[in-house]
Amino acid sequence: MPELPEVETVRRGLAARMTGRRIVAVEQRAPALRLPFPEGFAERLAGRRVLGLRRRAKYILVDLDDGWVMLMHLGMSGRIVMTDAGDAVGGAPPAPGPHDHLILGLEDGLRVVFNDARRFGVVTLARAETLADHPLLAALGPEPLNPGFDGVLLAARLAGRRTAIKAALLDQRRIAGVGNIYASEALFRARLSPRRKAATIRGARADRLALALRAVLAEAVEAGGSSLRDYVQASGELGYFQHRFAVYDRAGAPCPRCGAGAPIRRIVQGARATFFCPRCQR
DNA sequence: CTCGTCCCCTGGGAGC
DNA sequence: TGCTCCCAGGGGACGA
Repeated sequence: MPELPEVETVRRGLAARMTGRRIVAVEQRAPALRLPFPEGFAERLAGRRVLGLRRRAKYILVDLDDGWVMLMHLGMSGRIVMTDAGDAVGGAPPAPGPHDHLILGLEDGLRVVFNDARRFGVVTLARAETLADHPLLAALGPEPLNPGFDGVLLAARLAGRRTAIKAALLDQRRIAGVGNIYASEALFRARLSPRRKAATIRGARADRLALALRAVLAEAVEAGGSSLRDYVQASGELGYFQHRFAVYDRAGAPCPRCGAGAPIRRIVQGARATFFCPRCQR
């Protein structure tokens, strides 16, 4: 499911309710997702207070009061949804769903459920003081929404790459947080062909792409992300940025920039679908 | 190193 | 209605 905007939306929703609260119950209902849960995971988490929630790339980082951090990645189909004790029917908590792999009970009856049908997600623990060196985080590229992200930085990250720019944008070691939807959308906004060699994105082209990435990601965060199949916000509400896609999943539709004469095309790059306008993206 | 391909897994929709 | 096939917001293990 989730790229940077969806993960950031979930993080915000969780932070508003979890920050400062103690985790009083932990129910781990699967031995592993894409990676095994850590040894003694439920016991290590129970009783901890949540200091705050951060995001790095597509990871949600939950800072705990014992110097550990819970890392959560949603993979393709993961979702994290909160419910209140007040939502329960007859006072009993709802029965777990078939893919509810982790259920946290917090003070005041807040329940946080991690659900992931395909189990491509990850939940693990890391030490706070060495967080940046954790194997899942160490190689990640810069955050496109951070203040220093501009065309110069983007060009430096793409220098020497002979692969197509679309594939390079999906490589989390180059730039963090961009996924299949927003790569196509940003390239459309920057009027750049997804097939262009990554190393040719410098100068004015890099400026355009850096701005396009920041704009589309920020707008999608504002819209609460894009709900296609699995994704919902932590509150259970849908995102609505999918109504503003210019090209993603719009093969055959007229290009919103150059009109009915140039339909959006779908091609496959690196076994993943890419959408673009062959007329106005060069 | 870097690049492309395949695979992990389940569910939903299209087509027959 | 029911089957088969294809596809899906990610990412990592391979082999060339």
